[in-house]
Amino acid sequence: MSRIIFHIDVNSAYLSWEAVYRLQHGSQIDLREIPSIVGGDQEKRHGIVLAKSIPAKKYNILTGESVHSALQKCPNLVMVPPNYERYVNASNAMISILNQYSPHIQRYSIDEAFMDYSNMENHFLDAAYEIKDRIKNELGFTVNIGIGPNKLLAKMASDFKKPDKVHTLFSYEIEEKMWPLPVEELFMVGSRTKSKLNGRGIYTIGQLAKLDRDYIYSWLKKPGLLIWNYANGIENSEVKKGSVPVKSVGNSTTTAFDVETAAEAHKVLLAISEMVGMRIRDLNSCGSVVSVGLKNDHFFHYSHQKKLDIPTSSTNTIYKTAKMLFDEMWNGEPLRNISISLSELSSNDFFQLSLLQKYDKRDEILDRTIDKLRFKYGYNSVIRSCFLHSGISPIIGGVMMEEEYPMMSSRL
DNA sequence: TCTGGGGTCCTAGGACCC
DNA sequence: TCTGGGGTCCTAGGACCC
Repeated sequence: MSRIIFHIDVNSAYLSWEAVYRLQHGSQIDLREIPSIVGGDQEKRHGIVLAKSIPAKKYNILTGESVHSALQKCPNLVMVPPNYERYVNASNAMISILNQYSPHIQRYSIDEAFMDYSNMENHFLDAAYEIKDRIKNELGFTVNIGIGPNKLLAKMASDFKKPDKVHTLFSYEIEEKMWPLPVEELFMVGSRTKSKLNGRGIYTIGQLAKLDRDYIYSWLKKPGLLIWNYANGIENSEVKKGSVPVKSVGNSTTTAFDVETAAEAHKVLLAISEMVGMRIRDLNSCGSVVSVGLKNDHFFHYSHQKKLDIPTSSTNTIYKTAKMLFDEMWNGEPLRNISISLSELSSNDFFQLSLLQKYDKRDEILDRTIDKLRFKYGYNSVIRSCFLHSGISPIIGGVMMEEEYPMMSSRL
């Protein structure tokens, strides 16, 4: 049985959404028509390019590069800061249009969605154009829609010429439309794999596709087999309706100045623990592995983790474990980024466990009380006294709390 | 004061057990 | 005289995605 899958991808998402918002609020300038970017605050050392306009792309500005280098490529580049709430709203508005065409929608990221449009063979192209045009007319931003027999080919198709286009990529079109492309344009071929492939003379998706299957498997193992299948258009995952279960919850921060003392680092760890704890309790979940990651002033990243005997959702337990991991791994060097992640999640419904963890449960009752106050009166309505006059935010983490958002995965 | 933040999955080595 | 071997768990690190 053949399927028809759509992949809907917002063109220059953050930048388009910012442009539309500003036009709707009286701006005379359409950011999409000038060299412009959405970029992070350089003073906070968050200065990277989050999105770029098509004119900015002509200056060879890349998403993810530093704002500093983008400005060197284009000195009169216009830069605006990100506003995530606006983007969530725009994304939600797009999804509500999509919902009118099919109930089989997988929200893949804030600006991408898959839609299963099988059994509508006769008019899928009309539908795609209608969706695209409705989003443009009703919401003010453009999308590309890729159509294919599976999610991979639909996604590859949406990446063809932009903006405001519908493309198909069916099996019989692979050779003509996908195989001539540079191998790094294939989903899941990043810079490391590109180098390896180029090193053996493989430059196009077609060349990868024609390799011997056993050869690529013995060379690049599972990831090799995956990209070989992709290069041949082989992929059969479902469009997953609703939210995909979360596997881990983590937050991190790049500090405006290097952290140089253990006392400072501990406060940052506590502030991140507050956020991770609040999020895991909000999910009614708990986790058994706590990981701490550090990035030093030379951008070298390393991490330690610990599996707990009993899964936890307690801020205090997360913090104590994180602190222990930090103390065992930190050699005193200046740090620019600190992260905590909680994984191996399980449901928090089994309260019989509390027989074994009285200490943890008392913490959790206090945590939940504080959570309620913070939801009601704001994050800073209840803070730990050690943060007073510390110059460190008492809760650290950049996730929007309204709804745990199905984040993207590197799997389709 | 050039380089964010949130995720998923895979691999490899060592500990430990039978 | 030679030091098997398979399985699972834990940990650190790396690759990729948006």
